[in-house]
Amino acid sequence: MKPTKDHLVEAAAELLWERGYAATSPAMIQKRSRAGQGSMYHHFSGKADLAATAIRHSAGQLRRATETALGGGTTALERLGAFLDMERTPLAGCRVGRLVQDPDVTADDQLRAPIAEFFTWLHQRIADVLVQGVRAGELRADTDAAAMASLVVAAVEGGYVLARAEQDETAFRRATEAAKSVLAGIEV
Amino acid sequence: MKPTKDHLVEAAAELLWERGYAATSPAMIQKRSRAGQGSMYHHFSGKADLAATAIRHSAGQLRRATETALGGGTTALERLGAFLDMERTPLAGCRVGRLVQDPDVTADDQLRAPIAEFFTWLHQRIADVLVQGVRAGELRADTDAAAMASLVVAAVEGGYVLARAEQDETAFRRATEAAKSVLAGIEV
DNA sequence: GTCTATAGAGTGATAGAC
DNA sequence: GTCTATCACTCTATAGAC
Repeated sequence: MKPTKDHLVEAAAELLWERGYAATSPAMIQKRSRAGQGSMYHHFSGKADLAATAIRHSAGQLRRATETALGGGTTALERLGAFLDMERTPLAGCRVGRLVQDPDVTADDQLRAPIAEFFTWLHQRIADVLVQGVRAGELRADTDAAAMASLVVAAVEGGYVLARAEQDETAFRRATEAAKSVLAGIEV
Repeated sequence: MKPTKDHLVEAAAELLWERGYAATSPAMIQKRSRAGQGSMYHHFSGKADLAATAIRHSAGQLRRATETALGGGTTALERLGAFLDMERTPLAGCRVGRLVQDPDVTADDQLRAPIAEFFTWLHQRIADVLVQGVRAGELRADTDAAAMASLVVAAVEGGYVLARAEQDETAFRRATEAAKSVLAGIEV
């Protein structure tokens, strides 16, 4: 049996993913986690504190899943393909990326820092794989790793936006498939 | 002197851009537009009605600006470059794309439809420019216009997400510059 | 560690005067 | 067409009993 604190964090993470920060109330989190008001304010100083913990929780989950995808395969292209093909739910949006639109999140360093860290890490990690691919002679020597890494991450995050706008997963897949084609084009 | 109704729509559009739908209250819109509660409920049936009008207003503005960018230039590459280099405020996010994360927006067809229409139009319009480029012999004949259009739009929308996450415009520019490089790579 | 009661502010909307 | 008053409800948080 998990501690109430964990239930609160998981319920908060789910609701932040679904509704964002401003539109998620402590009462909703309590209801979903079956925790009372007293429990929540015992474990956390308030909404922002619980949300900060939930964001770090979500970012950590996504980072570990990403690391697994990028850590498999033998070639750089296989690893990046695995990242682009990670199991995702495009219509739900990105559990981390979706939070950056919320002005209450970007205004609070406690909430924004773990998100910024995640994307800085992700960009660097993908650029690293590209550099390794160049060194291994798999990718063209004139590959701009930083630029290509930006495009790959933007394809995923932008793909989420398009999928939600059209309410169609296909829009997400088109963007990630296009990114894969472009990557295939820099193969030696 | 503009009618109060227009002030309400413009204030609502600004606030939707800054805060999203759920986190924007009628009171905020009234305050910014200097319109009273009575005025708002005289011109609109409620928050959703005003927001729907404001979303159509923003989508129309962005569509016209995009049409101008895509309509200039002589080659397909110049037009797409102009689109990627349109005057934007990356840290503010996309006035249309940012709304799709809001579950209250995606749940209400009145609110989601103009957003979906905008992105469907944008994707088609960019794919058209690519097809024209192929026909004119400027771009490679094996260009997948639909895939490339998805990547271009995703680069912009994803670029916004990255810029807001890192609170740095550079993240946006890296994504759009990368998209331009990829486009340059399909030139004949 | 969890409960209920309560607080002051804000929510979205309606009523009726002017 | 705009104003103020009011409504029932929800928001985030605190207090104090158990």
